[in-house]
Amino acid sequence: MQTCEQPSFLLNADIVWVGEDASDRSQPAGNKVTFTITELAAEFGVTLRALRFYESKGLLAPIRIDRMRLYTRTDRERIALILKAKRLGFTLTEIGQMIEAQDGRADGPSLRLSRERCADQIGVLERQLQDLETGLAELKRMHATVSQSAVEA
Amino acid sequence: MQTCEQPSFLLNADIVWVGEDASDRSQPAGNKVTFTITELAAEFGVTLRALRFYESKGLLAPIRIDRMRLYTRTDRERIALILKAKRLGFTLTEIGQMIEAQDGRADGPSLRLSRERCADQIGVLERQLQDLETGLAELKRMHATVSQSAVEA
DNA sequence: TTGCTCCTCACGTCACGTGAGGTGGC
DNA sequence: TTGCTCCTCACGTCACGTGAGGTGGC
Repeated sequence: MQTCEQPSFLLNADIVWVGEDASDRSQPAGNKVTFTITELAAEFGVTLRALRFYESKGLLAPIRIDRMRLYTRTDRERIALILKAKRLGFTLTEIGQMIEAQDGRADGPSLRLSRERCADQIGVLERQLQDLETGLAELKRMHATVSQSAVEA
Repeated sequence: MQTCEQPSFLLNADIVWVGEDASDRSQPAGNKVTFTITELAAEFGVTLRALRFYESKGLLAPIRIDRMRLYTRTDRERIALILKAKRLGFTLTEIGQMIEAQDGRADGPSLRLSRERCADQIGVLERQLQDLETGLAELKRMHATVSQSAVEA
């Protein structure tokens, strides 16, 4: 993970970790070790199709028993990670690259994000937010106008 | 929408008009009567492909001189209307239906929207806004955390 | 046999982007 | 002939939705 010349605090200080807080862990899952696709789809509120799609994009690789998919706890954490990154506005392609860059680093269920990349993403979302707010304000203005004229009538 | 017993002011009072304010008219266009696709694309900041795509969806129908498209002032206003409705979060399909419902009513370059429909759309955008704000807050929290640890190091 | 859960194609949707290859007038 | 603007396919992208048709164990 680090070269020997670099002081470790600098390398670490510039990295944001996606998915380290357990706050969004939906269910404790008890002592279960494997999960079916239906179980995980229900738990995370996504469709079977979505999980199969993430797999086709290389983001998941559940075990196969005959033709059936069996997901481990690690797969389950991976799903949580994917969905979290999606909420942060990353595309599946980007998430795939982050997973790939992270794979084998044994950093558990989290993705590294440079401070700069994080700042860029904040910019992306802020622009989207701006556009949405503009449209919303316009709609509300229109709605207020028509409600006003309804009162006057 | 309403039975004939309803007084007409109610009919009108319950309708919002999309595209009535001239505030977003980008250019006066001088005394030009027709426009090329490149001119209008540049004026509205969209691609040629986008304007052709809107046409393929039935939202536009410019005159043809040989194979070339020639847009009138009415087409130009129609484009402004489409882009405005898009900013309000409507899909091209929805915009097409609104245009179709409006076509021939001689209400000029504007679309009717029921008060209820308007309220629904406000709800749609507010949910999107909520999701965006949640993700953005999360990203900012992460960024603040890493910047903080960089200072401490 | 019915019913349930799982599966694999494979086309559809949304709003275009992106070449490829051809045309017309200066 | 070169250069510019216009054109029409037609496939690609993004994240899935939506059947169609088949399988396996109770």
